[in-house]
Amino acid sequence: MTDAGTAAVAAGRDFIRDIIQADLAAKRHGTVVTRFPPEPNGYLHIGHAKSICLNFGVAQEFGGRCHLRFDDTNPTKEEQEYIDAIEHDVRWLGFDWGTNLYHASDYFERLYEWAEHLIRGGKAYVDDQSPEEMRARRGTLTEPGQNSPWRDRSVEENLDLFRRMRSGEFPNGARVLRAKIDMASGNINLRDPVLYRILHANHPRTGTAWSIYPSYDFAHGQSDAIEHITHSLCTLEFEDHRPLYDWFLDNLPVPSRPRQYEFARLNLTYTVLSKRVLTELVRGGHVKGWDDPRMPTLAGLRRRGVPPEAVRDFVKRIGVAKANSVVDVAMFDFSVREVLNRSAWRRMAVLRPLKIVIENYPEGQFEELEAVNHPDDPSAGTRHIRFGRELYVEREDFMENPPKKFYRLSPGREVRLRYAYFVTCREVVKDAAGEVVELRCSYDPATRGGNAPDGRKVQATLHWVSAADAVPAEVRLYNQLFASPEPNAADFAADLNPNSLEVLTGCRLEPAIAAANSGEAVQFERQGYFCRDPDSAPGRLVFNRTVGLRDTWAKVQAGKGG
RNA sequence: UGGGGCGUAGCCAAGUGGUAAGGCAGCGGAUUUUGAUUCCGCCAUUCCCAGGUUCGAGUCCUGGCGCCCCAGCCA
Repeated sequence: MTDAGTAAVAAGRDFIRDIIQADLAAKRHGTVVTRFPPEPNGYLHIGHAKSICLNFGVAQEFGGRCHLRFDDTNPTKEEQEYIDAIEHDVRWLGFDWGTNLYHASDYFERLYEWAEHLIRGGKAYVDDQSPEEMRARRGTLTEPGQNSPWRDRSVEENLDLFRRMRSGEFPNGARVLRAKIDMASGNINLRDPVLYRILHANHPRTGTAWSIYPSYDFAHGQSDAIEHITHSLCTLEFEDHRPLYDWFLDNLPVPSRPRQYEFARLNLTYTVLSKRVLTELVRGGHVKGWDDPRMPTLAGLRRRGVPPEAVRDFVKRIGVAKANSVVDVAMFDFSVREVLNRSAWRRMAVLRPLKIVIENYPEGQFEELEAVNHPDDPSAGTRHIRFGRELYVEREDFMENPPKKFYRLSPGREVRLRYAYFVTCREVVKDAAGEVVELRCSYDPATRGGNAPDGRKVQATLHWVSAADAVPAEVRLYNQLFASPEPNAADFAADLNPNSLEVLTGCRLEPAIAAANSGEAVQFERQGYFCRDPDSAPGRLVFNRTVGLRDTWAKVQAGKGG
């Protein structure tokens, strides 16, 4: 990263940090306590990364702590698989909650007691209306609602009914516990919100101990209060819930007084970050799983070779504000390249091989050439690659009739083979169909290592692999899963990009590449960053492209200069 | 006059009455054994619009306009 870049990113101030800093300065809190509160109903995606980096980030910066709390109040949607995946992904991103791992379900008993507290205070009641009846009386956005006919039951009756709800006496949907607030409120969340519903379901943690479950609104603020959270950071859509969040804290004997602040969730071009859609992509078989490299999930990004540092860098760059926005995915790609460029080791590989024969290089002879692992980092060391008479170069590095700005190989033209020699194309061999199948070349023995003693220059340097040593591999090129910059989440299938995955077989890689660790990206020179797929069968070499290199030749071809 | 938010460049985003940071993208140019990287330079006379206050307004006031969220026993 450049100094300027570092400074800009490190400067990272935003309204959330300003609030916290002011609170600390005013001594409103001893230490800052935040929390990341996912519902375990799916895998974490890059949108969650924004929240994770924010919550854990401010805790770190201000010397506080951040809790990981599972908001597991709806057992019909939650699974242990998701709980495990979330913990794994948060760790992978680089954050540690220490011993502060909690679950809303840890507080079910206390929440229940608080519900009775409200009932005793005449602030909650059991409603026998059906969901349809409740909806009919809720009013609309512009008209007030009507009170439930059950709104004025006695404390005793409410208590009795609520206890029987808990004991499992009633079927799902028969009754709910509601707060008695204001059916005429302009804020619909205050029109007697549901506190508890009957759910005969198996909870991943509490099993069948409960047949009633608290709603998000009744659980969230109180859980924050129990954990002494000071700053409860959530996304904009909860802004309307804040009065309710505060209402519970005002009306319950809670041990602390957290404050909720809202920020805009992340949107990315060519990407859908809706858990509903992601779930459908997996269930509908549109992708191979939650960790499919095309998925915007942390698991998908990891499998694709995106380093966690790149995700953190990206989140730092996009900032935190309240304006709805759609971040260009090019910004994410930049962060990935930024990190990978300075960390990924370089290797040579040809994705679409074209054989070349060096006619003046003795048959059966080979020699070892030295190549650096990283051009900007001598400590990365070097490796040896074998050069011989028969090699492969990239098909697209040769053009029989080169256009004006094409600098690479063409008949009669001399180019450099990286770390090796200058070679000149002498003859083009074609098959019966007229396809180029082989190039006959000559090399200049005086240019060993890649420099000509007479000082002559070449316009291009090609990557190559030795035909005798090259390792065959399969390479997967991933494009955006969605063809549209702002895919329609309602009808996502229509926007699915049919070319989101291209599988290349017959690729040839230099032998050192086989040693690449799964999950760690390397740079295939001139082709981009690739990561050995951790899920490929043993003995089968499969690489996923993490992200490509910037390509000015592509721009030239597209007629955009260069 | 249902309630709650938000409008600064193609995209993010600082800015809190003193004369528009930074990043991404883009465009020039230098270096280059990756058409990569790196490096230099350019890129908002104007902040949704219109009035007003002020010596001075992106910032304050008034009035408009536009966009987003809310009518789950989801979170």
